[in-house]
Amino acid sequence: MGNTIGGVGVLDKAVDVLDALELRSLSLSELVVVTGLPRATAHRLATALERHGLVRRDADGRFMLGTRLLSLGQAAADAWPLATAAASALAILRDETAESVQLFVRDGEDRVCIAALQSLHGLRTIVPLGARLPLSAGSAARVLTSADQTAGGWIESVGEREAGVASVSAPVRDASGRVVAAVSVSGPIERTSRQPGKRYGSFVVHAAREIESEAGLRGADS
Amino acid sequence: MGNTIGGVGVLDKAVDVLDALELRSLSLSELVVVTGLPRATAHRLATALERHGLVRRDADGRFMLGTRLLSLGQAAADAWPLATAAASALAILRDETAESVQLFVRDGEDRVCIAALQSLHGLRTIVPLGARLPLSAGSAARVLTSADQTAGGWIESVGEREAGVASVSAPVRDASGRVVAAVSVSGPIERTSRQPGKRYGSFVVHAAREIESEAGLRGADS
DNA sequence: GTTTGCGTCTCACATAATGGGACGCTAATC
DNA sequence: GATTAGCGTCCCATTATGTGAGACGCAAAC
Repeated sequence: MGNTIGGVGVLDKAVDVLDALELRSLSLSELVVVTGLPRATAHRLATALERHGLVRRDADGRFMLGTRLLSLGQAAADAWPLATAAASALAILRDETAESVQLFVRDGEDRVCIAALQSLHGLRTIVPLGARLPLSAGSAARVLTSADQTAGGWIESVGEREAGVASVSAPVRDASGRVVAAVSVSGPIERTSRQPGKRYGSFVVHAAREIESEAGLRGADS
Repeated sequence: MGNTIGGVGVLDKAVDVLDALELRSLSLSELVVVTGLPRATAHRLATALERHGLVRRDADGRFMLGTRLLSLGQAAADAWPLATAAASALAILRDETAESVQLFVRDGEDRVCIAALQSLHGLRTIVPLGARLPLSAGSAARVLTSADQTAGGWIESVGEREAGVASVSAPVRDASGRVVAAVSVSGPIERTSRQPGKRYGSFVVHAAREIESEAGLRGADS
């Protein structure tokens, strides 16, 4: 025994601590409440994580995520060559559409946002980097789950994953035609209209092509 | 016993695994070699980390850093309000100077890069996000360690931390005058000249002021 | 002075991590 | 087709390891 998903081993508890600190900085006592761990245990784990730089403490002694996670996060992003290859194409797409744009990949039974740029409008960012979203809703989800081509090369969804939000996505394929990622544009229905595909479809598809060639997925040798 | 810095406990070993994967993806056997852990242990730890999304595996089963680290890294960055507040000022500074720019803070006995933008020139990025650098060399290090004002408000260093690299840094101070961060511009000596302060000093200082007001460190009430 | 809440540390206990070795598999090699 | 080599995975007796109630020191609040 020791693989209950909830957190039995040291490692599980340590991750619980990191999870707790992901939202906001926490004093030891708060950490105890949030994680449900005994004080001594929470303290031991938090200080152990601190030794590794995964956790740091501010001047008041409150625990927060450490700097080590910056470089690890950076390295994790680099592990997806797609994310870096897509950077410029996403920037262009964001400028063309003036809406938030994202790049999603499958990861297990979810999809994960591995690159994102926010809309230039005042409205808050819709999908943060690293977010895990379901494979059951949203245009990007359907792009990642259906292997077939679609009319125009894009898929749209309106208010599907989240009320008031519409999105258009296009598949990024490798040399053998497999879908490896989905580029998306998403924004409030008021701005995107109820047929976002008509407005943004061609831009999204073009961005997908751009990412493919930038990442060397199509025909390049280097 | 159990707090030897080298890695005795589960947690220490788990971090060793993450460290090993930071550079490149690794097969189990490679992971065993790099970490020095027994096969069974390395496997158990890697799969445990995988359950938490800190590690993932590609199609061939090779281990690599997981998507969970993307969001944790993002959250760690958000834990420094300075980093987000500095974003626009850094972008402007980068455009003004056309060189790589960074924001450093003290963290323990080191300094850490909590925000960075690369030079527009072809040359590779000099300081990656999350990098830990010594407090003993470089203009940013001297800004962070000396509490006093300097002539012009900036400090320069030429080939100090790394051969061929020159940099100019200015302190970012809070309301009480304490140095909380250092903004830097750095690039190859050939481009920056041997008196980088003359060329970039005023830009860097201006960026520091900008960051202070953006972060609400100066006179704001919120 | 007393109380309350905080972070820290200890230590006897037993739970949870350990790792040598077995297993099943695929891909070279003979 | 048999053999070897190398891989990822899993078992399970052993014990090293993490555990957590409680004690401690300290500061601020009463």
